[in-house]
Amino acid sequence: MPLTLEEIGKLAGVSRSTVSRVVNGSANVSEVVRERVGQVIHQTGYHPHAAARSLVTHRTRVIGVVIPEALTKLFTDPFFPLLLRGVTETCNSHDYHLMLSLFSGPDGQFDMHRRVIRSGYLDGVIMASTRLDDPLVARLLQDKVALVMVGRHPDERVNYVDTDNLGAARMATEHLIRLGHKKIATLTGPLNMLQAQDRVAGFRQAMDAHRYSLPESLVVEGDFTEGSGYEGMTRLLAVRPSAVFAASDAMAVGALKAIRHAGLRVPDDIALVGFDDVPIAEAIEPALTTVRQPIERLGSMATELLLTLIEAGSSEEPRLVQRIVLPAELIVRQSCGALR
Amino acid sequence: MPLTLEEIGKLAGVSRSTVSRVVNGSANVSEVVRERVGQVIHQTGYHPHAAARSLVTHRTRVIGVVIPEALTKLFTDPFFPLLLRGVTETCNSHDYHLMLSLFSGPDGQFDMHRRVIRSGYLDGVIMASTRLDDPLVARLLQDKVALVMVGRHPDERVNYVDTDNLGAARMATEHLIRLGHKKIATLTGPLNMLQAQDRVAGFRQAMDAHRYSLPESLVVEGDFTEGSGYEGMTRLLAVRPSAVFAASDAMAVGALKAIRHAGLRVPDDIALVGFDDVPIAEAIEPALTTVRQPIERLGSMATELLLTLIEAGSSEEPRLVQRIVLPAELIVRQSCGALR
DNA sequence: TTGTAAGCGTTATCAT
DNA sequence: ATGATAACGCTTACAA
Repeated sequence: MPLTLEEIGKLAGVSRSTVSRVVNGSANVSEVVRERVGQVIHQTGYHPHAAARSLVTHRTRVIGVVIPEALTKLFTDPFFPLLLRGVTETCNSHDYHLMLSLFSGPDGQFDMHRRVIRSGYLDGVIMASTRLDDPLVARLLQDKVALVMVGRHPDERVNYVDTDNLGAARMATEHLIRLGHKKIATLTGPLNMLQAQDRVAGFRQAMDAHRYSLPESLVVEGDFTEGSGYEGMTRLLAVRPSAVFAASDAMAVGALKAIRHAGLRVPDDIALVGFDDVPIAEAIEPALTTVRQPIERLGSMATELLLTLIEAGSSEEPRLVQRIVLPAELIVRQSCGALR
Repeated sequence: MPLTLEEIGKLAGVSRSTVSRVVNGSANVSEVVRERVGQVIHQTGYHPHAAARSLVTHRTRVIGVVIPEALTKLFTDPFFPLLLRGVTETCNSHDYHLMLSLFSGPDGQFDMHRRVIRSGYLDGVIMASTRLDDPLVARLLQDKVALVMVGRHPDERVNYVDTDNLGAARMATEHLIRLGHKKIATLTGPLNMLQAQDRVAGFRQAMDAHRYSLPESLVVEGDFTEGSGYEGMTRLLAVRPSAVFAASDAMAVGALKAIRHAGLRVPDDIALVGFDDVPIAEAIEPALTTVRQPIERLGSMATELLLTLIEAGSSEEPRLVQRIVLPAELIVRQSCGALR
């Protein structure tokens, strides 16, 4: 049913190669022929067949977004949709397409790798919220698939885009310091995650810079969840900090509850700053001061970078690894006490 | 670099046709040959090239999920990720792949149609949160693309899966009635949307069934946003209902604020029920009684249905249209006053 | 500038 | 049961 180059050629009175040239904007076509063929293409609504094309070009104009969706967090958090929006926007404007792979468990991974990568569906891959030791990373690297990660990765061969977690945490902490707090605690994420590490590191930097003492009792490890925030804060209550920097909004919410159960108020007794700016942050009482990542831009920059890699990929030069780190934004609301 | 059937054949001492038969599980292969070829395939890690395959089979094993992302709602709401999760799960288990198209505006639509559908990338399409008069629906129908919509659509040719919005709204309203409320109001969504229509209809059914009077002053149209909930509730305050059914959680949150600004309390003075069960519903004080849709199942059922259509598509029988309606769940929390 | 023809990696038809 | 061989729709030398 769909038309082929051959048929368009017949209609326009030229060979299929000429039509192909017109379609691909080759220079070697006379103006008059280009015009005539263009007409026919337009009238018939011809569109080249992707599979046939990529069979010979070895390019699909499709990139993959791979997310190990074990993390339920993804489904209560706008991270995932925003990232995808950034990716699709860039894809759309570059005439690329997006294949989405969510999978759970290593089987899923293995499968996905075989089916999607090896079958030649994709020109490149964006991986997000990947665990550090994810075996898929190694495999993709080995396959020499064009790869960009969202969230930094220690392997020196990986290209990535990331939020400046360290800078953001420093900024949040300094905000608290500027408000006059001296005894500031932090609820960290799971320290086997780079994001969590970076956020404590930023916190420490700020404290160090101001020569504030930081006994280890002020640093409590959580796992980004509300429950761990509640527990962590309960422990923290023993040393009674005047302010707390939580490495996620969920933990901040947990902390808030713990503080209230102890009969104390936020921000009057204890100031609170979160991280993520999930919708809940604005909805709760008091509204949460927090850090907002440029998630959508992360997505579009990752894509931009990936497309560059893909397009450069043909040339065999040892392409250099690129890393892009974007600043985050401090959203000041009530919980830090700045807006009294 | 990647291996071909031919090369596998050479290694196994058979022709490429035989290898193809093994790969596709054809019956006409002797056990011994199947074994030998299987070995080689396994050792070499051979995987068929998708483009070459679909060039001849006219099938890609890729389906598209199309979402007109104008709706910012999608990015503060877990609807989108949950739906996608349902879709990918089913895709994964059926060895299909998912291409995601988000676009804004009619240009994007037109483009997407040309590039993705016409180029033969997809075997079928799932459309979600589409406007009633979306021209893309007509076009897809006309192209005879296998299509399933998430959210019902009036065109008699479209297959869809949907939440039983009507039944859910009736259930929510009856819950309020059961709690003894007589003067119950509703904040509706924009009435040019089917969901919104269905939800008022369910509300009306419940009221009718109990022969409650329903002056039009108790029905206020909003647009699903918090702002419209606030305004709507403010107007409602004049007639002082004892309970309100809001057609979205966002509107319920707006209503809550309006009620508080008027110096009244929820649920003591006015009981409140929302719709959607967004994360905020559980986080606010009082926690919101609301309706939860089986979003993930919607996604997987839509996919299941689509794959059926695709696989049946070869046979030319006039395939019958299918519609699946799933029940929603009432999540009882504090705002309705049932848990005192 | 244009056309001819080879080939991309499969599947499918037809012999054998 | 297996192997040639012809498509599938396109790009791309190479010829003209």
